[in-house]
Amino acid sequence: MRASVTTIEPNGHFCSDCAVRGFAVCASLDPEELREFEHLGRRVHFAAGETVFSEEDITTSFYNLLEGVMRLYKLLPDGRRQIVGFALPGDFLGMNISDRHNFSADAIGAVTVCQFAKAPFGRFIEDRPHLLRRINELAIRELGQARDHMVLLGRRSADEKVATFLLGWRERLFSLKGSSNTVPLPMSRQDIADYLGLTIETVSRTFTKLERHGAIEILHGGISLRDPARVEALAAA
Amino acid sequence: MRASVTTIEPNGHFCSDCAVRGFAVCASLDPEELREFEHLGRRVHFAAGETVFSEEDITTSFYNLLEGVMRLYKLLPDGRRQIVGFALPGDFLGMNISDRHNFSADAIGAVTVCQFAKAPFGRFIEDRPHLLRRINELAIRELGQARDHMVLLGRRSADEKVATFLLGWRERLFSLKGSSNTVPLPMSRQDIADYLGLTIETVSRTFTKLERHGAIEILHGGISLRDPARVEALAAA
DNA sequence: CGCGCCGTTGATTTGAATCAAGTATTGTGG
DNA sequence: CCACAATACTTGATTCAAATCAACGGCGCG
Repeated sequence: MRASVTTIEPNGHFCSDCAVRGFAVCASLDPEELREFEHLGRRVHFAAGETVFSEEDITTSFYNLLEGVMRLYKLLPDGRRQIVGFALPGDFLGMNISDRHNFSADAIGAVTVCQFAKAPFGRFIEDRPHLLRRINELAIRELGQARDHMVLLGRRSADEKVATFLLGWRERLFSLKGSSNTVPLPMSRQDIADYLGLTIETVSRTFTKLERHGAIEILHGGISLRDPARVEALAAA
Repeated sequence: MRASVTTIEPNGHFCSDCAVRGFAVCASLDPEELREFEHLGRRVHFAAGETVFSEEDITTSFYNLLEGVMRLYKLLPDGRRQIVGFALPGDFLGMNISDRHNFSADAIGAVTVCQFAKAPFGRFIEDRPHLLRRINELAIRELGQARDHMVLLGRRSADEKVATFLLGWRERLFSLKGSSNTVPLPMSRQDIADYLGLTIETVSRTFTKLERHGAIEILHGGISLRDPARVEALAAA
């Protein structure tokens, strides 16, 4: 779905109040820099299902996710899809070397991003090595996650994939919202399947199996971890 | 295999003569900086099969690969292995956020690296943003490759995996040694299997099948692309 | 020369995909 | 607010691609 009714707020917001101030790229900026930085970004809203940018697009902007969840994915010519990650608030999107995005990004549910035009953002970084270092840090962290995910895709069974996903997703939400055995899953079964390199049927069956074994409870829009130790045992393997 | 008979050369080498000078991290340094940089790195040799660093090791050094090929991999507790990449001359290894390497690295065949102690290297970067930018660039490039590989692992068939691997490997060698339809494969079938998320038998069968169809010829230590168009068609899917 | 590793090939099994319904949930227009 | 269409999810039957199990040939090395 292409962006249609996106809303661009007038600049009536302040970075200092921003929900992701503490852990996004901008965490590396001091209060003075932040005031300058404020003029670079614009808050933009996307509705559920809208595409924020596409794989083949020329990169004109970078994005700092403020609210909501996004799916990041690549498509093969015949339509097969691999989701390469889910983005959560604080994630920084759009860095690349080829001047083109190398994946597409859709809003899952309503999303708010802080959008930066590429050129001014580049200029702002130019003489602020600490911001560059922060960006580098985020890139290296992502690279580590990407490698972990390769292990999952290449060498784990369906059961292990699903168990690992549930625990990993809970862990990510934990650092945003605190610990809970109730794990919201805003993405569809198809999204989960395309993330784990499985089919929707296999994901569904695996969820059901986990529930039958008392490891989880399937809720609307999520799951509850009934027996975390059991799920961990499955994921470790 | 652990490093045993590694050789450390006395500092009788010059960065300006270095084979990877033009495209490694150090490409971003001017001649004066290079002279200072020279004192930071030491050339170290590893024999075939030796481990340069391991997943669980504390990071004490960064490595610039000068000669040879390395396999980078992660292991699951039960021994399943996923090769997350092959390193070629010019590749920069060891960057991480957790102070631990998040993968292991073995020499495939004889290898020469330029080894940098972490602390002095960090200090050297400190006031040289262009070097940091270069490192960032390499990290982002790798991230793109990692995402491509996720698509391969999660969504491609065995035939597509092998065909894509052969073309990709040829492409990488091309930028080092120029174009050729003869593609050396210094890694074992097991390595290829662990890179592609397949078994050794499936890799072997797929090679044989490609040969029977006249797409490739299997040589000792490599293959020859007889019908590149056909291999490309398989890889595209 | 013979042992061991690497790669190939064949037979069989199996985990996940595919094919095929059916049920629940959400959204829409009357 | 309800009827109905569309979408999301589940479940079952069957197929199939790749894994596993098994054996053998070739090459390299002590």
